[in-house]
Amino acid sequence: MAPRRARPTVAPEPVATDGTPGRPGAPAQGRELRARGQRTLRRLLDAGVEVFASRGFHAARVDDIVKAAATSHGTFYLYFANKEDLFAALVADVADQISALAAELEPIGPDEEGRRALRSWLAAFTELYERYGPIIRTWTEAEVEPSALGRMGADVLGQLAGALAEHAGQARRNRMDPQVAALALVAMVERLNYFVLSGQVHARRDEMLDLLTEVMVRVLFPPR
Amino acid sequence: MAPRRARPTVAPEPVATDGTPGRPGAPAQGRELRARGQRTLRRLLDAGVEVFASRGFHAARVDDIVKAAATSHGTFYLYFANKEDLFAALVADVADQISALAAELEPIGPDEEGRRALRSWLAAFTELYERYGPIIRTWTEAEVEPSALGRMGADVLGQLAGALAEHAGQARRNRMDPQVAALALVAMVERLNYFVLSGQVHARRDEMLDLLTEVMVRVLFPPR
Amino acid sequence: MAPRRARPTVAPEPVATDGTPGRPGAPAQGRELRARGQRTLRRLLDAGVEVFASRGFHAARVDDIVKAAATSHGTFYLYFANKEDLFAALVADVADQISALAAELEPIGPDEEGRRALRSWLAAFTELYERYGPIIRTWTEAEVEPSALGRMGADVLGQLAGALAEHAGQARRNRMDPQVAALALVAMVERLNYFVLSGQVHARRDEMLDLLTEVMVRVLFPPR
Amino acid sequence: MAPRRARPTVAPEPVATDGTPGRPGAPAQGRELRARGQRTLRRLLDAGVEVFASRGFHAARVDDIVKAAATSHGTFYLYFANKEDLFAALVADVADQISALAAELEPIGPDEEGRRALRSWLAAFTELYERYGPIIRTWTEAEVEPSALGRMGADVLGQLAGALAEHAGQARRNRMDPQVAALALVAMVERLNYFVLSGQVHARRDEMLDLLTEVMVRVLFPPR
DNA sequence: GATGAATGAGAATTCATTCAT
DNA sequence: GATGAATGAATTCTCATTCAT
Repeated sequence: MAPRRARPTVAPEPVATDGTPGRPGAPAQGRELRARGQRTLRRLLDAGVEVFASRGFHAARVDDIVKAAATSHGTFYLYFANKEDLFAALVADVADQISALAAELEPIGPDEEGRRALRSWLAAFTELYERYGPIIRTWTEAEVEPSALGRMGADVLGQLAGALAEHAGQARRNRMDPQVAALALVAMVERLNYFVLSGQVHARRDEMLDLLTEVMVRVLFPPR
Repeated sequence: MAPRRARPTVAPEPVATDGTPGRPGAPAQGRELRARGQRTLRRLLDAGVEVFASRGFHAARVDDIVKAAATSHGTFYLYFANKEDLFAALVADVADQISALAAELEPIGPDEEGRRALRSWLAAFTELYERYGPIIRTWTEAEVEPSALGRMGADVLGQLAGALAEHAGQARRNRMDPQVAALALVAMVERLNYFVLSGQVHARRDEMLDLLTEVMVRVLFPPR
Repeated sequence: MAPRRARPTVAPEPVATDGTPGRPGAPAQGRELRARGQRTLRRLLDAGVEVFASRGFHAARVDDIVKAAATSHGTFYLYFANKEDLFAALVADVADQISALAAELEPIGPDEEGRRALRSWLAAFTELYERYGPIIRTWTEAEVEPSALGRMGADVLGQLAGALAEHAGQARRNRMDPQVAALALVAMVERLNYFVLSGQVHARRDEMLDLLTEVMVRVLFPPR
Repeated sequence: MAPRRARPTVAPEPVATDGTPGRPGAPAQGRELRARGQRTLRRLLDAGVEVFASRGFHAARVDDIVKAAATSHGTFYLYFANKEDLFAALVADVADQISALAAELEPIGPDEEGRRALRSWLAAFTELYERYGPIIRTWTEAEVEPSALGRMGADVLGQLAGALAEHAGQARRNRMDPQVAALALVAMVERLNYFVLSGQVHARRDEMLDLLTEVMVRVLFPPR
């Protein structure tokens, strides 16, 4: 896997300097940030990930974010209309990265080669999840009533599932709807990552990757 | 099934009116509840499920719950010490039911019989999930920092996974840690139920059950 | 003049207990206030008049109102959605009273009788203005961009002018549009009341009434 | 007309660039302004009129003004100590022009000549009002507690009334205090201009002028 | 047993003003 | 001379919890 950009820090492109005329309520975000502004924006985005991660969306206070970013309330609202707006920015960011990940998946088969491709793809997902997991999970945060954001979450996982279904055609044999099967697998991957990351399950990262690879192979390419 | 603790339990049995001294902070709960009180308590519990379902724990307001239960704030605090207390009551309820579910699982194998047992167990889970899914999900609500409640969530799914691992000994072959593998499967089951229930995936319930059964069999009992 | 209700205090009817299903955002206002609630509501309305009077709409803080009503922030929002909502309630109240005033005007002519009727009508207006003047003025508060509220102000003064034009038919002689002339007079009455009330002009109330009567007679019934 | 104070004046004359030491708090204003500075100052003053007009003093944000003037916050404070300072500058400007207007009033009598003088004076007022009306009205902005600014408003209208009372001695007959009567008329003139300008009353400008002239003549010079 | 009303601490948001470049 | 960025005090608003009847 070859991430298109450095992952550890939020890439500026998708969030900050897109050409959009400045969505309503994100005052300073439409235009032309100088170096200082860029840095502040970055700090806020990073702080957002961090705080949403540790407290979840609802429990996160703007005050926490602002403190984590070592800036002031006023400044926060210079960049984002409100907490949700910041969250949306992060979501957009993750969505981009997940799309990229989906695009990176190569055709996989039951052979050693396919197994290797699959595992490294899962590793990429895990890496992404380490940074953005909380955001991804929060998407889904307990809302059956689908909000715009909530929907994105499913969409995005759906995208991954789509890529998977497409690249593993053989799963089609048997009575499983490949799309749904793929989604089940993606859901499993996401959850297991979560359990491992949060320490609720004790497993090393490579153990987890091996396991997931094995499970997916068994499901997608049953021996007969 | 035998509830492990004396607590008001929701469905399907009637609310328990034991004489327990009343845990601290749940004022009216220790008392003997007459018919009227019974009904009010039930209404509040049901309202809790409903509201936590649609808004999640943090976003749920006591006001919402009270409205849904067609009662007053004052009354709410007659039955529960606070919002979290209500949630805990529901959680305990679910935990009980899930324990029962775990206990119900029979030994399963790769044959037709095991497949049938597995499927009907999954059906039981789905049924339970239809009512309590939101509570289950809210456990997990976007927090890496593990809160007491959050932990319960994992515990309970862990219990299911434990039962599964135990009753499907054959999975032990190959390099998979059976406990982790079982957890991955349980996680998958939970998530897929969620996606289907929330309408984010379009699949009929029996389709879903077939698929999950198939996946689990493939994972637990790979042909060779 | 015979005011339909006691003026010095806000009449409960138009504001509080109308049959409207509870306009959005005025939580507790839709329904059935008990004695205590009634009193609190009344205190808030009175406080509103007082504070809007002394500081104007924009400069008035909810905090001021709440202090004047000797209650808490929380309580304020139990009765009104926000500051504007309270203001609107007062406006509706005044609008009612002004309509009543307009309806009370009797036919007036150039004779002693008409002069007396006119003067006592002006006295009624002054009395009303003493309580509600600030609200009336704030309506107009510097907004050329007509808001819903702003419009009401003109409407209401227009109503008075309409009544006046109608009851003083003779003004029609000469080139004056009676409606516009009447409005000019009403505007004058309002402003002079304001100047006198605010102490910017030193005149006794009866002097002012005499003067206004005289001016109106001269304008409406010029000797030939 | 002769400005009473050295202050940047808006229209119609060019901005004054006197060397006055600069009143406290208006940083850049004491300095000699070059062409660029001149233009910026003008833009800010114009923007002030515009924004105060549409939103009133309190609701006007420095941000609005700065945007309307197509400049930055920093620049604003280069020219004015604060929002009130800008307002005061505009007020001073209007005060000057109104003083001039007061001075321009010729002796008027009940004859055709006086009527013509009066009407053209009213026309001059209307013209002034078209530009500065909002400022004039904002003076009065809903406060009974007289602020420094609020007082100026009355002063200035009082000045007009004074001039009027002085130049129309005949009003003295009858029981009317000429000063108060004159103020009532001025108040009427101001308000009617407002209603017409804001479109709340539909009348052409010349109709309004005719009407006001007629009313004033009737009041000031009753036939007997 | 129930409820309407009140409370106040806590969180979000705004905006005049200052600062560094 | 100008400006983008930052600031924080002042406000509004929410909501869990308590109280009096």
